[in-house]
Amino acid sequence: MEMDIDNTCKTKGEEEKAKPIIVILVGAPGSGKSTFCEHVVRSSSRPWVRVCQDTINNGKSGTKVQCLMNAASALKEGKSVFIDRCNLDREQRVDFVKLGSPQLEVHAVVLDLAAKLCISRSVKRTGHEGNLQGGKAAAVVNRMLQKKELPKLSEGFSRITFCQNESDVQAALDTYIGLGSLDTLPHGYFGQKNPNAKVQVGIMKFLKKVEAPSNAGSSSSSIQDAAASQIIEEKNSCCGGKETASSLSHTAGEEVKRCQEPRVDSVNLNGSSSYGPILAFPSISTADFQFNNEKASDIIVEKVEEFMDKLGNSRLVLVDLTRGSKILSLVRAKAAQKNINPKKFFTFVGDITRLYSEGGLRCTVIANAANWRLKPGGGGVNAAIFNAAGPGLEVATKEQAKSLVPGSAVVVPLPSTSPLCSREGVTHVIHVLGPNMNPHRPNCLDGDYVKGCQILQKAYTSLFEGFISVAMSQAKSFQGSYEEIKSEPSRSQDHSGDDPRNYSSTGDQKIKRDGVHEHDISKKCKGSQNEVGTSINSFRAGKVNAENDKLDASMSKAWGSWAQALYHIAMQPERHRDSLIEISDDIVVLNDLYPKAQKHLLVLTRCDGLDRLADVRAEHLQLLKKMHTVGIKWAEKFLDEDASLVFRLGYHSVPSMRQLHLHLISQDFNSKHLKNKKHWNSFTTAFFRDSVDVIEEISNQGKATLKDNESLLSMELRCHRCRSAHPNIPRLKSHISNCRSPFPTALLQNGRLVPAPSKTSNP
DNA sequence: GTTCTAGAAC
DNA sequence: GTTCTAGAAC
Repeated sequence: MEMDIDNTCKTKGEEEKAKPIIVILVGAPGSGKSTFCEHVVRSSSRPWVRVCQDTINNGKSGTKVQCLMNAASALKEGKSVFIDRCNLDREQRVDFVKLGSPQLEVHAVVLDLAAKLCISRSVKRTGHEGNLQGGKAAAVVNRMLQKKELPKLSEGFSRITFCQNESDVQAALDTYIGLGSLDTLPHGYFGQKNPNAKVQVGIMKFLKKVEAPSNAGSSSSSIQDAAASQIIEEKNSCCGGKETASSLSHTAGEEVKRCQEPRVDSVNLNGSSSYGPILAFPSISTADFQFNNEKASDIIVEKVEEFMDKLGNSRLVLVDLTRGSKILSLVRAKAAQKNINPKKFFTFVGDITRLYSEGGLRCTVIANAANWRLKPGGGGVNAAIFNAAGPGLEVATKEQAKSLVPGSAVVVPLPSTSPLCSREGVTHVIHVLGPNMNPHRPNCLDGDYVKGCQILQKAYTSLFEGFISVAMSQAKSFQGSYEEIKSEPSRSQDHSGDDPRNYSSTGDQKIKRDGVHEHDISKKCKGSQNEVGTSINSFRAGKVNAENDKLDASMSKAWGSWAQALYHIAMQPERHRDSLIEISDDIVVLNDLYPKAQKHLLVLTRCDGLDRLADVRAEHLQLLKKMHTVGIKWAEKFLDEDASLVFRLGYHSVPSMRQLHLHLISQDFNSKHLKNKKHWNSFTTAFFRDSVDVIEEISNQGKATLKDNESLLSMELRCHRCRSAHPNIPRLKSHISNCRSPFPTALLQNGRLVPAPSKTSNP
């Protein structure tokens, strides 16, 4: 059997069969219905008939019955029809909707323009057939709009386009003008949310998340683009048309309020973040001092766990310059095992001296893996931090301590003139000296890991205690700053001396204290209490916190115990032999435990530390290609057994399960395990990254594009073939079980979809 | 990722 | 009353 997945390959029965459309225009007098029809009738290649009640009686106004009869006969001739009358309430529309049939689509185009505009047009017009002129016009338009009932899909429409401004109208015009005899348009609501929230809860939720309102109007118009851009249209029109909507009706007014909520939400989102200062620290002793990674990672996680409760709203981030760093992946895995709160402790790949400017991560305190002399130079982190901080750091360090013993740390306030402060927002550097296992460096422990571990534990304790002492003062200031943001977004400039934001004026003031922190002398951590006011420029703006929260979600996610299953399989496939259908050196293949379609496999990499798409870089290109090839091989095997299947291969932008895995999923989505919106949207929206696209992005840009998970996963439910919207999962499932529309054009390109090979004419 | 369930939607 | 969703717990 040959699959019908291409517009150009219709089966015999469907061939060349035009499907007429009846478009019911909805709009007050003066809204531009007649103009709309005239434009389309004049310019479209499809045969259109305009049925206008105002002129149907030999140029004079007629009756609804006459309109119905004229429309029916035009449709019978295979022509498409515009119903040009106000059709403002359901009762007025119902008989026209009844003209529809399986061979006939019923659309509505709602010209929901500002009442003022309709009235002024009606008043001005002289030649309009409706003869609604002069002063009466305002009263009539107003009265009609009182009764307005926006059309719903449930009335029997397959497509409803809302136009709330001129650019919406133009877009709708372009769409219908460009609609050839054999073309069809995607189903669903376009240009505005469903006027009755009961029908599509998903859309309302989705629209609530829309960010800045835009008055640009919808620009999408081409038929090809229509499906892909409908979400954009909905976003734009929801908020873009608010003025006209509110002036038109009560219902519309209510929707406008909802559209404005996202602004409030975004403020809350920023403000509600209760996180304070962040300490970025490198792994101590594991580089130049050659401390064992396994042991070091145990100690890091153990110490982080110990300090979790003492951190308050502060956070810790372990930083390493290299992706795929052994220490990072060990720490990540161990922290996840211990269920350490990933919002409070996470790992980050980047240059510790450029965390904000290059990584978008604001860390007010950074740790330095120092040498015992507290001197610049050497290599690694120490050299990098002294270089980046400029000479001020050396001076400031000298004021605090002359040297360090292994296991201790010293807190150094960074002069505001330091580029690390001005560019990165760093207020303090904490030098830490760990144990040395390198015979070419001073104080080598000569393999004595008992002592080494003790010293490393001390070093982290000293570091974290030092940080907490700084954080306490910063958090205080941050709290003030946060309150301010919450209560008064447009802050005044007049602030007193203890305002945390006056960093440059107070930041240089030295706080005399014994800055050396040692494990068993925690009382020495009190000194920086005086430092209120030295930090904070990094916590002024809620935006920064929002950015960090975003980072948390995408970069530092710790995997719950339930999310480790694939990782365990990848690491020890022999233990899971029963559930695997293919094992090789670098890949295993298994059936998804909860398949979301008739066929649903996972192609899993065995590479340790490659947890998700965000971790994938150019060096993984060959692996990705191999995974793709293996996926294709299985698809072909299944297609051999059942040629009616169609497959898609891809990755979830943000997976729930750890260990990079490629989904191979048949597009029937016929599965009892497909139960909710997240399931559906994770395979049918841009959240699903096609394997071919990922491979292309990695080879061109070295990394994959991830699509925003939250809004995509909570999007309204749309058929993956015809893009029609459905109110809930059962209704969607019932639709997709019957929908045979061709897949969207984008999916048909570049091998994103894998159908059975089409039969050739060869015997 | 799933399961469970309160409560919203119908 | 039943159906369905969404959030918490695991």
